[in-house]
Amino acid sequence: MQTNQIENPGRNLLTKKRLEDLKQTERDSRRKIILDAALELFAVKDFRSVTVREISRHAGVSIGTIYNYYPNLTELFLDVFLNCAAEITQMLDNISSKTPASLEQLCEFYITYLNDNMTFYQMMSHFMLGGELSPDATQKLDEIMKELMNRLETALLSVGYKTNSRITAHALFSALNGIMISYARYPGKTDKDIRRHTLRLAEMIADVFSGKKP
Amino acid sequence: MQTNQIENPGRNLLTKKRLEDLKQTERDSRRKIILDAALELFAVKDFRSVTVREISRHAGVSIGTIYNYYPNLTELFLDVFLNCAAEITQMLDNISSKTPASLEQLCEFYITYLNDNMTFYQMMSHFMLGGELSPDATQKLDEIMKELMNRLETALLSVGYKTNSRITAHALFSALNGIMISYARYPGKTDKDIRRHTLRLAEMIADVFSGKKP
Amino acid sequence: MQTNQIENPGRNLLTKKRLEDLKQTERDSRRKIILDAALELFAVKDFRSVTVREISRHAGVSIGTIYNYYPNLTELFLDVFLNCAAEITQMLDNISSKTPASLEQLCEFYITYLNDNMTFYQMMSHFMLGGELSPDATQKLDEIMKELMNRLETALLSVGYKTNSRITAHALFSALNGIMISYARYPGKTDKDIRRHTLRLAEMIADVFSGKKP
Amino acid sequence: MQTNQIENPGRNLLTKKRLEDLKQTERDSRRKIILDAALELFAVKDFRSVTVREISRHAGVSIGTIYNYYPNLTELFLDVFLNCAAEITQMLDNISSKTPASLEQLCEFYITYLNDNMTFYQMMSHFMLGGELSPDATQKLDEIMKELMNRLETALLSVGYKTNSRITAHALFSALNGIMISYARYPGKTDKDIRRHTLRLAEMIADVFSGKKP
DNA sequence: AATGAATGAGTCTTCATTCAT
DNA sequence: AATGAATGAAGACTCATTCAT
Repeated sequence: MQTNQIENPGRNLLTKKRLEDLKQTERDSRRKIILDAALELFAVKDFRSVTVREISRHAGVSIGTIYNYYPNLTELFLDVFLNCAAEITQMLDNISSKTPASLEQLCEFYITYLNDNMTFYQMMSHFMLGGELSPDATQKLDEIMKELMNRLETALLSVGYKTNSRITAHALFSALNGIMISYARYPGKTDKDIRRHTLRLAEMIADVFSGKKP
Repeated sequence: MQTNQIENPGRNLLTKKRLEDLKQTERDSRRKIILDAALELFAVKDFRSVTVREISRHAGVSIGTIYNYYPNLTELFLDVFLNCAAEITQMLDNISSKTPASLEQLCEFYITYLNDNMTFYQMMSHFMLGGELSPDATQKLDEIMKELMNRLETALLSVGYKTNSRITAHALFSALNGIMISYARYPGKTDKDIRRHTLRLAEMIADVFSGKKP
Repeated sequence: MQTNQIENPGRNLLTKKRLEDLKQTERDSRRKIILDAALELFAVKDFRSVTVREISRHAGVSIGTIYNYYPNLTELFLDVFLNCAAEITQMLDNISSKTPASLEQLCEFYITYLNDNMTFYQMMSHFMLGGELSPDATQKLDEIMKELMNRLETALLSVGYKTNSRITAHALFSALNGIMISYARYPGKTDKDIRRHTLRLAEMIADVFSGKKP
Repeated sequence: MQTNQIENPGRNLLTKKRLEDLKQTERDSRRKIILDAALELFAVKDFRSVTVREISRHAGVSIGTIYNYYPNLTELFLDVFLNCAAEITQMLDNISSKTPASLEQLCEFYITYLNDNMTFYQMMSHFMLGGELSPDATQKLDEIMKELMNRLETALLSVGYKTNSRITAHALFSALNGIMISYARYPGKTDKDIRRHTLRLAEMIADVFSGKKP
């Protein structure tokens, strides 16, 4: 190795860089594996009851490895949450990429996403209401929430809102989030029923915010 | 003694009844002590991290006594929640007892209550989204939520809503609940700021639902 | 009351005595109620897992009352055991009251009793092997065991055993007891199967001790 | 490193294998440490009253470690029992390895073992009579009991028993086990006295089963 | 970088017993 | 004598995190 470096430093630099890239790629993909494993677990059970051991087993890595990628469980949970949020903003961008989506479409999309990803909602509620977060984590959380809001505001603007667009975005975001906390656990209803009902409420809220109602 | 019983059985019965009443009263008050102690603790820290030991110490009773009144911690938590909810419905009744309150007043009241009792909100979110509840507990939860909704609908009706009052009550309830999940933890803001902002959003939602906006 | 004593001491003594008798009778019957309640519970579940509360509930008396009759749970358990043992000796006496029973009959009876009263056997095993017993309790235990042995020896004698009757009684008693510890929990067998098998073994042991085998 | 792997994968494999062996060995030895610690404790007090904390302290490991090796206390207890049983079968094999042992020798050996290892006997009684066992545990228990029986039957056969060897093995096993339940706690007797008496009974039973008596 | 055994503080819950009424 | 609420020590078990290999 050292011999090579002396003989052909240039090529070696390249190699070195490639190796580092490779390492980084490997690192990223392993991180992804862990993330996905966690997400799959959350689909099955309340994320608050998922243990490191479970995640490590499900991901096929050791417990230690998880701590090589995240300083603690909370950060892993936060990462899952952040990824979901990023996914949402991405999707929102896609929806409105060509022609601006209607408020109704936006609301419908969001509620559908929440129905499909209850964990995201649980985490939002958990982090926003309860959890002790490191300053760093707090900042990340705030940023992504702001980002989400931005998209919503943009959408609102493109839909025709002129005044108070920011505060309206806040209110709309609130109203949508509230749907799930109120009805995610409706007694004796199937998932399908809940989906229908929450979408109905989303529609109503969209209408109300569009001035169509009451 | 025996003579007395024969001579005046009525009085004895009365005494017995009084004793039982007293016992019940004592029981109720001790239960209240435990409840209040828990509530006070919840004001200081996330209710999910409060232990039986803490509650027992704070209430000045033994651990065992807690379990004399509640089969497990979850039931105690649920009782705290249920009491808060009952308090809210009571207050809502009071507000509208003479002259029907405006939608805005209603919303303002609810958000103010949530600001003052974050634990109630945390618990609502906890029980609605996650927690394993016994069938009995689930039923209690559902009932109280329905009760809350009834009051909201009543208020809505008295405010002039004619059609779709039920679903509108749902939507309004959702919208209000969402405010807190979205802004209870606004970065770098004081409690006062948050209170102002959330009230502002409540007002906006009231307006929107009243057709004053957008 | 006092006046009566002076006027008619003789009659009063009688009354007093009667009252005491009555009290004693009442006391005895309540004790019996507790005892029977415990026994019924033991028929359903391992006596080691039966709690004072369960017994008190099942007997329809308060916990305190139980402690009025027994200084602690162990003594109650011991009393149940002692009563069973007394019942056995009584039955043995009955069996051989007219014509002496054969060894086989004796063994059959004992094993049948154990099959019907596993709790007795569990307790014998518990007290003989493990439990810390008060000196008083120990003495009671020893006495009843000796009594049991006496009956067995008597039976042996009446059956024709001349020499070594005492040690033979010991050995026989041991052999019978061992049947249950070895086969009370035979894998995948029904109660009926176990009963048949243990009776078969009892028969064999009776034969062996009678010199019929091997 | 990489060069080595390419040049000599075999050696590397070997190293890897050795490492795993070492780990397994270490694991085994630690398991043994826990086991022995438990056994030592059982010699001092009733195994039912031994706590995880005591065992962990005595073994010089943490509580968590215990649960790294056993899913729960019962399994640890069962393992102790199973090891004893395995030891007994091993010893029985040794005794009869060259020349078949006499029935008397066999019985003497077994009773001596029980005198030396009362815990084994307590556990047998506990598991056979009472304890809730997992299906897996139950199976292990049944197997080892059967194994024990096999040895006894083999011994019986080698001693000359031709007919009914299986059922006779059952009866003999029962008879021996019964000795301890009946006399392990003889009032006011020293260990030595008990040992003598129980050995005397074992001898008697051996005789009886050999047809020498009565 | 990956591993996973070890750690042990901390959790909820149980239950025999007491004692004021 | 009967009651049963109060007690609190004690128990089994969990699980995020560390760290030597």
